[in-house]
Amino acid sequence: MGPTLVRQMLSTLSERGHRLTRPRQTVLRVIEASPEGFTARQVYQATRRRGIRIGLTSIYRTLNLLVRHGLIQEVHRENGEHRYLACEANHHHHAVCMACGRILDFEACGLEDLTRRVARTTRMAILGHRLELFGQCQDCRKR
Amino acid sequence: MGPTLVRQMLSTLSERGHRLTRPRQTVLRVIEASPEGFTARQVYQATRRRGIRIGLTSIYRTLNLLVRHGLIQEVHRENGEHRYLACEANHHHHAVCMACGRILDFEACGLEDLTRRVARTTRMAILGHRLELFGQCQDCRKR
DNA sequence: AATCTTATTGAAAACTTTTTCAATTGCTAT
DNA sequence: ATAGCAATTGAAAAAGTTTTCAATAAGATT
Repeated sequence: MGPTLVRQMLSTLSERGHRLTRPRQTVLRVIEASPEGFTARQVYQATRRRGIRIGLTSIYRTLNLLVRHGLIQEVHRENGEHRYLACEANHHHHAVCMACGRILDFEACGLEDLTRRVARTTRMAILGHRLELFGQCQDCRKR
Repeated sequence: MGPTLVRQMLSTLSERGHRLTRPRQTVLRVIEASPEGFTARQVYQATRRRGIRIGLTSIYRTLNLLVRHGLIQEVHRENGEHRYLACEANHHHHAVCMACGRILDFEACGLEDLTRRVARTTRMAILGHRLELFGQCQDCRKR
């Protein structure tokens, strides 16, 4: 991902009237180093490993802030925890096996047309999306 | 929705080796009466209004079971609570305003082609999907 | 640089969801 | 019908997330 991501997120937050506090900067640096996604707890532990002490509450608040601004995305839940992904990261979606929970990625989603159509009918500026498919993986189907 | 839904869900669970217990039957009857969706707490309160006492734990377990079998779907979270919808209910999706949280519905999603393609490449039987669009509604954009 | 205003923080409490475990109950086979 | 096995239940505990509120600190103003 690279430091571009952090700088961009910081300036987005700043432009929109949010303060660039130490906790937020630290969280962003952790996110930058997690191209495979992260949970709140993982961010918390990573900041402590860096010797910086941030309350778990602030981690959650920062993650929610980033979600509201479309900078990260909640991709799914795994054993009760939410997993997030930076939106700049390679755009992809998940196909989740409803039986065993296995997750397979896929890329093309071709939602551009739909996005434009919905933007027109709802008069909403569509900035992002989340798509998950559910089904049964090959192994689970064999039973 | 009608009583067909309950019967169908019950037989699906039974076929797949699950027991048709009293708590499960009660939860299904509540779901049947909630075409606009429901949270775990709402199901809990509805069962008590019917004079039936089921542990909240079992409500959650039943809902998770139904999700795993593709019979209901978690549509989104609102003030920290998950909201579910029976899959038989009118198929639609949500466009969520990231600023104020307002939710607008839309119908056509045209994911059939994508579904087939992903099914082929991942060798997964795709049974359902969840699609959300994120953006800014007209009112929030004015600021 | 000092002050002011107000968003943000951390700790604790509240709330939502999941896990644990002994007791119960649905189903199967007798 | 009855007995037996295993899935399911409820209560309590644990885990994850949000809210509350007083204290702090970022950024604007002077």
